[in-house]
Amino acid sequence: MPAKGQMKKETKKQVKRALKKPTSHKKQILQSPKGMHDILPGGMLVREKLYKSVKAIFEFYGFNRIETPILEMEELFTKTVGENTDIVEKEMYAIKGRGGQRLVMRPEMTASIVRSYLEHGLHRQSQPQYLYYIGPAFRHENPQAGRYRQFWQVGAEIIGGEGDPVYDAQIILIFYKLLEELKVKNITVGINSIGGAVDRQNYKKKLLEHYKDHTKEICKNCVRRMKTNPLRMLDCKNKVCRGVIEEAPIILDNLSTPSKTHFKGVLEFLDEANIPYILRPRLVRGLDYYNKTVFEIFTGEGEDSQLALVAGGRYDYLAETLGKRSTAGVGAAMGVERVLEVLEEQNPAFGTVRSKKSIYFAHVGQLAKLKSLPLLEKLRQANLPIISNLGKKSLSNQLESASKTDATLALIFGQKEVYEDNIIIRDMKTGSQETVSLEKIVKAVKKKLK
RNA sequence: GUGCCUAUGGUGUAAUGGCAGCACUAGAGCUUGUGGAGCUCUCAGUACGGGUUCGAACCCCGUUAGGCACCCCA
Repeated sequence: MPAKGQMKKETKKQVKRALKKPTSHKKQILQSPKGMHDILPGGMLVREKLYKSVKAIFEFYGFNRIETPILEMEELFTKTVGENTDIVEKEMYAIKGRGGQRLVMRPEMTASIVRSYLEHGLHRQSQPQYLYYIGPAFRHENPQAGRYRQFWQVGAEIIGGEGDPVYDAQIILIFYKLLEELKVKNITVGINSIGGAVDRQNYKKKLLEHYKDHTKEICKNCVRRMKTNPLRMLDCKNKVCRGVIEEAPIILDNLSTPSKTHFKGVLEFLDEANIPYILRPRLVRGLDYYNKTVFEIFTGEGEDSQLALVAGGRYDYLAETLGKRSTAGVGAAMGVERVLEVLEEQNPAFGTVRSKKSIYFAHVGQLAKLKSLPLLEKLRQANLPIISNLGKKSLSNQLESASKTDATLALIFGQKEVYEDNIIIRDMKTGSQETVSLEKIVKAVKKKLK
């Protein structure tokens, strides 16, 4: 009996499969990798617009664009960002090079820029060097809004020179002004100083002493942080830890005189430039290379849970870490997707790109089509903004496309015009038409566009 | 890495175990040389793999992707 039942089932499955087969030749459609997204033409328009503002502001302030490889030697980041940071410890994409060396996809760009600065002797040119960059970075973490595995950063670095506080202020200013120009609302700068290496060493000791007596009043993560990264206990979001944090010593009170003076200087420049900021004594940054000034820019009140749109700081020891003599440096990076997400919410008009005055080129018939390619090329060389689709057949179809693309003028080129060596210019608004000889077309069109 | 939620044409949605439908978009036509309106037609979907069932978009398992939270961070 059971054998019979099984038989029945077997045949049923077979029938089902046989029935399914004709329709089941579709496979899992290939998707982009997790946390990595295509930027479609529509999204590209918005980005280009953002980059336009970036370039205008950065270049006014003397920054020159730089681009570095997406792959770097792993060492570059373990040495600078820090071996014990999550970014390096568990979020880097690694690739085995043919020679056995480990290459990684850059998780951020500051280290690359400093590497490039040292490698190409930019320290022998005028100091400091003002550099900016736009490019993708990669971190293997679980995606969320504002956090992707491939994300774009716009960054600026001022490297070399005396490490004057004005540079810190300038970096903050350009990003502040950039966000302002993009019409991001409620921009908040949070700023702190974490001093020099010695300051931090001393401060860590004090902090640990404070925590020692309260190990039972803090969360599990902070118990772990006491060993791995005590500074991070300061920005723990767990309510349990709040009390202990509030009574903890403040790093600003524990800075050496030079660090204090530097920080005062930065604040003074910000005050004078009318850049509002909030002192955030518990702001520490996750990357090892920072010293002295650290800051973040938020939208809204800058509550703990919010993602920073821009983050940065000073890194005077980074070059030294890479084996060269110490070189002052300060910089910041902005998360492009994070800003775009904020803009979508706060300023939806940002995405709508006003169409430029344009001309739709319409052809009629095979002969005109043949003559269209060289004619279009002539119009391109005259710098006319032309849209055309030579694959379309009917004129009404083409004029329909013309109005959909908001063309102000249409050029109509058919068999008759080929023979007579002229072309029709149609005003898409009024519908009035004029026939112009091909020789005079560029002039006539330019006149109409005005 | 861990936990919770989600997945239907290109987009937005309906169908709650019983015929996968609607709107928009796109393409073609009405109009083979004149657009925006209207009408007609067309393309196109249950993410993937398995299971339960007479029968699965719907229930179960796995995978993939998306969202949220933790960790951490631009």
